[in-house]
Amino acid sequence: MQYNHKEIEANWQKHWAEKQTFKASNNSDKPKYYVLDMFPYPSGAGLHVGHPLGYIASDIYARYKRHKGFNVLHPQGYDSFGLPAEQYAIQTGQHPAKTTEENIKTYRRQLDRIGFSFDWSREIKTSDPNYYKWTQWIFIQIFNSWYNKDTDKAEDISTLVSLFETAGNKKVNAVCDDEIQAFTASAWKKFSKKKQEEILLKYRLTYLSETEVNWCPELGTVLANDEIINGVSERGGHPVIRKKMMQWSMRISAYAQRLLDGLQKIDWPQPLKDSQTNWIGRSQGAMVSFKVLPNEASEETGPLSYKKIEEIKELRLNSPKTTSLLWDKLRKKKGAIKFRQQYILGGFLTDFVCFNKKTIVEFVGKDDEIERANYFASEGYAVVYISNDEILKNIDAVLSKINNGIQFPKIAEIQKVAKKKVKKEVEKQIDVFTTRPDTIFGVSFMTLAPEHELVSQIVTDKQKKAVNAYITATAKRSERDRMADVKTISGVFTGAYAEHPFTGEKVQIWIGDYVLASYGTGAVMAVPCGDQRDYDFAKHFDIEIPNIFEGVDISENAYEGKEGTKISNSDFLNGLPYKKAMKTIIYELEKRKIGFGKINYRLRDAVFSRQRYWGEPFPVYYKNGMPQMIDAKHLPIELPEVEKYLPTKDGKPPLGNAEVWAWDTENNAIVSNDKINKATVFPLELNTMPGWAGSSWYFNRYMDAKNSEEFASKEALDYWQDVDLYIGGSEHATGHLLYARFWQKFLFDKGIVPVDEFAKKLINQGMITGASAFSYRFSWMTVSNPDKGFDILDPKMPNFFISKSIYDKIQNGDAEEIAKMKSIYVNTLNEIFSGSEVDVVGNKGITVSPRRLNVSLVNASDELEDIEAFKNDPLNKGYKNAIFIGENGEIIEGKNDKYIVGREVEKMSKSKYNVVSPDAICEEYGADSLRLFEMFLGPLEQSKPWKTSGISGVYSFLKKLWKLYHLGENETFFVSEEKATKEELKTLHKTIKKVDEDIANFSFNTSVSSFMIAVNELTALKCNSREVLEPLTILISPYAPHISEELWSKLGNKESISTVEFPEFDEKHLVESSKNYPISFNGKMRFMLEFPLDMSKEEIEKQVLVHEKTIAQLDGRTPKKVIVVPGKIVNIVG
RNA sequence: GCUCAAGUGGCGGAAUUGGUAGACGCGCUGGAUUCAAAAUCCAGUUUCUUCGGAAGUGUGGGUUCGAUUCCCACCUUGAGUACCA
Repeated sequence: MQYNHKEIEANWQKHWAEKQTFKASNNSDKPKYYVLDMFPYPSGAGLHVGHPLGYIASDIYARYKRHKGFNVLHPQGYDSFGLPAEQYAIQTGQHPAKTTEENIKTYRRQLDRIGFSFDWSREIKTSDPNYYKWTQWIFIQIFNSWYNKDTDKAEDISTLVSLFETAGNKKVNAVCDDEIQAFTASAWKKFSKKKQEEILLKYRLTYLSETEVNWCPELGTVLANDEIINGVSERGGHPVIRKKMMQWSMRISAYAQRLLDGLQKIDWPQPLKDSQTNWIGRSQGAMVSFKVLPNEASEETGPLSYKKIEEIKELRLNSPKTTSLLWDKLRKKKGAIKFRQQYILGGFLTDFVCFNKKTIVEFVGKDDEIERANYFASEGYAVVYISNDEILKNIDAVLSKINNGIQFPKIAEIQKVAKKKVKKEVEKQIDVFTTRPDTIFGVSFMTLAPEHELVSQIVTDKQKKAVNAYITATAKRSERDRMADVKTISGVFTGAYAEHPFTGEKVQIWIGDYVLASYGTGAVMAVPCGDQRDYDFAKHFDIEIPNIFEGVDISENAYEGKEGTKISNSDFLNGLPYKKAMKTIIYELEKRKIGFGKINYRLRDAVFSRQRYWGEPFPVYYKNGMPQMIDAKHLPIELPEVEKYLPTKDGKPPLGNAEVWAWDTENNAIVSNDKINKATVFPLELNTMPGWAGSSWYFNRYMDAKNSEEFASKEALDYWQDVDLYIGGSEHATGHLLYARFWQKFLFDKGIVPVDEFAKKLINQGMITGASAFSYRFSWMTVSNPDKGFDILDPKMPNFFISKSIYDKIQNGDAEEIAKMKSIYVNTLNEIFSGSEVDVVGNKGITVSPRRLNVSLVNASDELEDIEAFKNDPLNKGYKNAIFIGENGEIIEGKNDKYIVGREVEKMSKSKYNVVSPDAICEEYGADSLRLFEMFLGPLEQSKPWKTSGISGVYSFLKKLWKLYHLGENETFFVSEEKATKEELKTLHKTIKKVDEDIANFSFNTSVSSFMIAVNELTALKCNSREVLEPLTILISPYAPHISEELWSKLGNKESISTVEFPEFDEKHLVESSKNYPISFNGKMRFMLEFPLDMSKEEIEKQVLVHEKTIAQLDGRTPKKVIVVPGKIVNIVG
């Protein structure tokens, strides 16, 4: 029987499925091994040959580990929430669940054909409510936790509450919102429940906050930083703008240091670790405070920040009738009782204020009334409250009420104001973060971000106009614009000065947009001699550049080096090298209480809300505007049905379209929105979770995938622990792989999982690219006798395609070739139109345009063999009359010449007509060929182009392998029971050794070639012995499981090959008695000589030197030196 | 700009602690078989060559008896990141 891949593969795939051959047990005496692939998003396009590369590698590894006696967990599932299904739903109205289900079916069918040893009984889908129930559950756990810096882990929120109750928040060392005010235990107890909830929310590991987010208007959603590439969305390339929105965030920043430290103990690729390290962006340095020197600028006359200006403009336009009525009266007051309308005081927008009399007039009923009142009182203002009704009733009564308020300010408050004012002037300070506090004596100016809150308070009257103009201009520029021109230096002097904390010198304070508000404190101490940007800024604005480096020339550029020089002109730091200077300065800063050593991270908290339909709903409802968790026992909160998947008219997320989307706390059920007026019914969260939610913990779920009571049982988690080998793409470096590590650490802190890193080893498989094929259309603008009726659109009008080498010649300006093509062109046209009295003459230049064609039309030699197939391809509809000119410059008719296409390596994509589907390969060559070929292409981690033609090599290898076990014309199965020869065993054991080593190094490509070598050698030896062929079958089975199972059963074995023991390597078969030594001269090998392996160095040297070839090579010279490395090489230096 | 990875025949690639550069496969050339094609098998295939040999792993240096491998500088390509103080 001949090798029939179709029959064999179908049979064994069926057998494995029926017998559940690869089902893993959660308890076993064998050691465990967990091999995981990054689960796919089931897209509508199905798999192309690039997708299974990693799966094949992990499958080989999993099968190998089973042979080696491990209990292997090798699961697969789908990351099935995502944007494409939702966009398809928007276009067609098709429910994303349905599309997703169909796509999964296609994926499953394609995967099954490749013969993977997945344990499908553990299949998961992130969009399955039985799965996302636990994603929601984890969210609740995160919500109910805070990060305690003292214990350096996440703890239950109840431990925080008890700390508050005993000592307030002064001693709490938490990672939390920066702007939390201190309170005492008794204050805590007096706070309203709502106030307590508000405070706790600022400590929780997931929290709601008004965040500036990346908003993509085209997609109608927020995007994470890693979903944006070069300022546009990763998906679709739409513009992204910054926008403020109320969003859930994950406090990943709490884990910055542990995420960094954890990299040390996991075996992941260095480039991936590097990009996580960069993403976390740890920088070590110090915080330093600079006092702002008092100037004539006061808060009252200072400029407003640009944000406030915008707010005021809007308010003035929208001011209600009553406000304008009152303002008409108040504005007439002059002199000491002059009022201003809508002025900012300490972050509060007042309705009316009179500065001279320290009086504020406010409408009652503002949300933040108490805080406002407290602040105004503390600043010494009297507040007169008025209401709309009063004004409408009797505006004069209101005016007299105001007058009364003005006339009787409380004396105590005036005193308080005076005191406060003095203190405030002194207190103003600018905090900066710097990684080079050792260069502090080189500070010649400071720069604040234009958005910095101090700007408005310190700017001098003289500079106010310029500063305001700069702030407004910066605010207008988008992130993209700012990114685009990095080179332009811009900034404005504020007129204010700070005091150098050591020298006491005056330091200019500037603003400039090269300083980012979002990093550090939004302010820098500029050291132009040590930082290139500061240097450029100083040069541009002609600011002094003091040099504090010993013997370094800074006339052209800043010196950014650390080691190799000493600090000078720096008081107590003089003569110190970098490291010592750093230590000294931080010590001094801390001693003088003007700064302290600090570590800063670039890593920002991760926004967790998406304005999408197709994602996990939050288990959250809102009571009095505060988020409440739904009790875990009521999970899952399933996605509601909606009519439209678009955002609502008033801009709410798609879930805003759901009619049944409210939570009844009485019955603990989702109810219709119209019941919301009932006291126990509350609105549910409208956002959904981002794509990375479901993928941040799925590896744990596989351990106990069907558990309906728990996330996964403790026994299963303790047994499987973590992933031993994880294979997937490097594009997830700063997304999935960082978030998953974060969640794992959180789950570890809470005692839910036993380890804090989920994957011991990770490998990034490279991308398989496509080899696009090009034809080259040649044309020459032709005009001729239009009056004779020649028509360029004539259906007979042909299109010319020239072969690759002709194209290359023409591109290189080969005049002869161009002339030749022109004449063929004209002659052919004249011939075609000969009956119609057309006389074709070309004019103007020729054009040659490359045009992609379907790669399936091209054969192994890059030849377009079947021209009819080309013409029939729907892609080439317009080229029915195509004429092909071959390599020799002849018009192709039959076999006289051949048309060679051009090739270019590109990403595999439908639009490039270079996609190859695994189905077609399985059909023609079989899954075993596909598996071998994908591995044979090259190193797993490298990206490499796919060319289907190469597959014939592995296909004929499989046929040769098959023939080893069969005899004669009819290929009858026959294996001899005789002892194997020495050579046969040598080949076998050489291969065992190689394959063991290769798998250990994930060098699958070299294993495939060693199989080929083995089969070639055994064929040459006419080997037919069971003693060799049986182990050989096992050796190959991880790579080509179908053919191996078939041969294995033919060898008379009843059980599946997948569980039998891997052949043991035995050194004795490789022992040699002699070695063919390469004899080299000055390192260049010239000829070989054979000597016994036990021959001494001296004897070898003697024999080599007397050999005639050596004498000839030396040509009379005496060798200076002879190096003999026994068992390796002889080198003669002449 | 910075960080990282990689440069070897016509192509994919091999050479695991420095020791025979080009394994294995594709493609190509010639041959056998065939009426013919496919399939299969055999031989050859880095370049130059006066057929003795010689040169050769991005470029230029260095270390070494010996370098694709180690070190330095540069060039090219790819990936990530981007005013991070």
